[in-house]
Order: sequence, then structure tokens, then C-alpha cells
Amino acid sequence: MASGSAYPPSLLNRFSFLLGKLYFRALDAEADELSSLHVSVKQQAALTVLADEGPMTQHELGRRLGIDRTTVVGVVDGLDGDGLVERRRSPTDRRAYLLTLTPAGRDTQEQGRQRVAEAEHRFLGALGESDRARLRELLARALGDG
Amino acid sequence: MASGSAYPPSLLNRFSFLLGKLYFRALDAEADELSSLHVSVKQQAALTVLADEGPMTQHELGRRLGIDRTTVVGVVDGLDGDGLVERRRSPTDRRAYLLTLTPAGRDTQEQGRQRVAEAEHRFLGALGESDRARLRELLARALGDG
DNA sequence: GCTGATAATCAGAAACACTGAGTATCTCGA
DNA sequence: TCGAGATACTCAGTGTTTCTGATTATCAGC
Repeated sequence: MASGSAYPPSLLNRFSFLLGKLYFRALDAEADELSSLHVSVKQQAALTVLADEGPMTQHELGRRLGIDRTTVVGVVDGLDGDGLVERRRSPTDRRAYLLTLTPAGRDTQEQGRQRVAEAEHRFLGALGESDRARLRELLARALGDG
Repeated sequence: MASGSAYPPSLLNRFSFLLGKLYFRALDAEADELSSLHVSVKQQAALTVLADEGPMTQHELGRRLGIDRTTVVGVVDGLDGDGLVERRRSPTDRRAYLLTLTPAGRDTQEQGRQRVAEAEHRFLGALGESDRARLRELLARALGDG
């Protein structure tokens, strides 16, 4: 018998435990789906923000993603090296780059978007469509609008 | 104006992003609440499992918490050093310890349980009671019973 | 043209958990 | 009862990830 729950009931009542387990499962699923595109989860998130909101500085990208300025450097290094984004000097501020998607970057972003959707479908397989929507809504609301 | 959402809409649709942000917010809130008890989030989780399920080996504790065997050593070192758990040799297997809560450990666990509840209340303040319950239920179900 | 702030970068540190090896002990079977 | 292989715990070292602090170039305000 593969009997019973692997996790203790006392921990399954704890939000941090539930969130953590599900979060790392989500990351693994996404990383797995994205691996064939040779982009990391962070990189795909960066491409998505750039696709949706247009060119922005590294500083701004970091703010949107909620990651450190020095971490952004590495993420963008990878994308730049693969020809998915370009670092163009801002015409109005020569300290800053305007990160711009290349056609290849736009293409990769679109493919990645689908892979992420598949990953979510896979790791949330235990929930039906309406429950997934309800979960998404609750999580977004819990996070607050700010 | 502190206008609008800090996070891009495209990321607020993504489960891994929502889960991650909320997870780290939960960890921070719990760590903050638990700091005055001088126990980490992992340590409090360990105390909780021991309180609920009685003495067990380090190997078993690691399995329940989902953490590596070598990581358990450090967690238990801390608890042992603070007199919250005792490493008693198992009478049936002299390789193994039976981790046992001390009275102080039991007391700390109970206080910690309340602090964690307060932390959850705080970091999920945007949700009402029934929404919190619904979220917990959906997360547990998404994680699967296994 | 100063002064203080900001964008990007880099080297090093800090936090984290894991790998692999070592010791002691157990279980199983001949 | 002996030997082989598995298991519990520990430790040193490694790898990963992110942050801190300093640097360079540039900007904005006075």
C-alpha cells in the first residue's frame, strides 16, 4: 500500500507549507517545459514583461519582476547572448539601456507562453478548470493589488 | 500617486509568480513572528510534526518535512542546543535517534503555533475568513493527497 | 560647473541545500 | 555465526542563488 498522505496534517494546514510545495512544483514544471527553448523561468518572465509593456530599462524590468538589480544583469546577459533581446542605449538617458525584444525574442516569448500554460495544466492537474480559475483569483487577491 | 499595480498583469496570471510572491511573503511574516521565540520556520515546522506525531527518527522527520537528511542535522542541532528536543537513542535501533520534545519544546511549539496563525492572518489580510479557508482547501487539493 | 542621485556592472560574501564519503549499526541469508 | 549489503547519522566540501558594496558613467538641480 502506498498508504495515506506523505505530509503531516499539521503542515497541510499551514499556508507557507502549501504555498512552498506548490511553488517549487510549479517552478520545476515550468523549467522542464521551457528547457527545450533554452530559456529559464526568469528569462521567460522577462520576455513576457517586455512583450507586454514594450522596451524598458533594466532597473524598471527588475522592479516589475521583483528581482535585484544585480540579478537582472545575469538574466539579460543570457537573453542578449542568445539574441532574444537587445541592449539599446536610451536616447534620453545614456546611463540606461532600453531592453528591446528581437523578432527571435518575440517568437520565443510566444512559444514560452504556451509552454508555461502547459506546465500549469500539468502541475495543477488535480484541479478542474473552474477551480484553477478560482485559485488564480484568490492568489491574486491575496497578493493585493499593490 | 502610488498608482496601480506594481506587478505586470501578464505575471499576475502566472501561477508560479503568484505562488512565489505569496510564499516568500508568508515566510517573511512567519520568520518575523517567530523571531522572538528564537526558532526558525523550519524549526517550528519540526516541533509541530513532533508534537503531533510523537517521537521519530531524523530520517523520518526529514521525510515528513520534505527536506534533505543532511539539512535535518542542522535543524535538530539548533533545537537540541536550545533544549527544545532531545536526541535519545532508539531502544530498537542504535543507529537512530528518537527525537523527543522536551517540556520547553512543547511550550515553544504551542506559542509558535499561535504566532504562525497570526502571521497568516497578517499576510492574508486582504482575504476574508471564508476566502482563506477556500484558498487553503484549493491549495491542499492542488498538492494532491499524496 | 559643483553636488548628490541614479543606471549598469562586477567582485566578493552570505545563505542555502545537496553530494559523497565515513562510521556505526542493522537485516538477511547461507 | 559470519559476511554482504542496506540504513541512520554526521561532516567536509561543492554548487547555486542572491545580495552587499564599490566603481564608472551619466543625469538633474542649483
